[in-house]
Amino acid sequence: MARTQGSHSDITGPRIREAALGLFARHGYAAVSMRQIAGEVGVQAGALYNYTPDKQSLLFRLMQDHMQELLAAYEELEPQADALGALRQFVGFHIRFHMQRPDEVFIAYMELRNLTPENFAEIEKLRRRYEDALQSILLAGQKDGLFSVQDAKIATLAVIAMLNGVMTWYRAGGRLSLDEVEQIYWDMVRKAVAA
Amino acid sequence: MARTQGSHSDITGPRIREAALGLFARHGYAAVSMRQIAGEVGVQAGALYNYTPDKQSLLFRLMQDHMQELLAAYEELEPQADALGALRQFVGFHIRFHMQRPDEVFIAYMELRNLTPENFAEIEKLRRRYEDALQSILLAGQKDGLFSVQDAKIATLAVIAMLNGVMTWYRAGGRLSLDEVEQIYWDMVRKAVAA
DNA sequence: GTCTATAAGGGGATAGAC
DNA sequence: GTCTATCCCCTTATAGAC
Repeated sequence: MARTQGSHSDITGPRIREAALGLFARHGYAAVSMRQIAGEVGVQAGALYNYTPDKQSLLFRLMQDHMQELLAAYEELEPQADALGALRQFVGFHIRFHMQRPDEVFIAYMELRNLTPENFAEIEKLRRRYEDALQSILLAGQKDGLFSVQDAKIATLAVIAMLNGVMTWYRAGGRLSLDEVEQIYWDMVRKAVAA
Repeated sequence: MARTQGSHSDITGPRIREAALGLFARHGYAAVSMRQIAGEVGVQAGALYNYTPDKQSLLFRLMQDHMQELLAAYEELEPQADALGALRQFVGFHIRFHMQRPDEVFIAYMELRNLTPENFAEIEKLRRRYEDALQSILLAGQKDGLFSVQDAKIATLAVIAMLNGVMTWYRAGGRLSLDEVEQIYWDMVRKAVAA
């Protein structure tokens, strides 16, 4: 794996982000050194600085890209006729999108405290936008008499917390298929906010 | 703050654990140095090793004590007549117990990956015992026709994940009292597992 | 664009004086 | 029980050769 010389600007950048993603997710940002990342990529540590100004930017960019992809993917979903359909769509989307990106998800909520204050604020803004999408669904359903939640903000956070729990235990090839998981969680979410 | 000489074996030990607890929770285990901990306590780094064989044991002991206190406190609750009462009691207990120990809770689920494999297994065993308590309630209620969950194990994890979400946003003195929070979450949990 | 070499500093943990 | 001093290794980031 250990390379010697040569120019690979087009592929080294993505490989650095890939390596950083996996290592940060496995060991934590603070516990991973630039040498480790370089080692995985097959370059020397100094070469990393052709692609990132510093370690912090590497983390921030991973988190920012993840949140922007999440929002973009969500905004491309088909509009739903009613709040019940929209909620079901949200549950399915959330589970499936996050299940495909376990490392990004893990980093996005474990490494918030390792962001500089400015970077933290930026990520929080994106996270808030996603939460607001769910809150809008709950409020619309409440208005139409489909849902009954005492506090839309708390219900939003409760639903997302519940769904995020999937990532801590689900493993592909386990006892349950993704369809079954989605169905089980949808059943609980639906009942939890039901009128 | 900076002390010079003297013997304080009876108070230094607890102060070290206290300092480590706060620092680990705020900055993360990997990002905190033994020198920082010593600085907060007011001793030199070398003195810490009279109380802990190494940094890892400091983390493990904090997590182990927390889990053992959680289990002991839960086991002292009054027995309930039916599963509905037991579930309500669990929800109230979980929220209130964890709300009083935000740092311990944060560490207990953020720093699992920084434990050695042996220590990790030990903490997991304790966590499993706590989850089993909730799962027993759900299974009993299912049998009595009070609850309807498709999968008791998943429902257990879903409920705990939802409740743990409280710790990420609740601040004393905020918009809602602890009673209100407990009531709102109880309402959602009750409905989510209802028959 | 990558390398080697290095600056400047912090890390965990230990030894021996007091 | 705590201190000072130290070992030895690792850290992020930069400089300059190729």
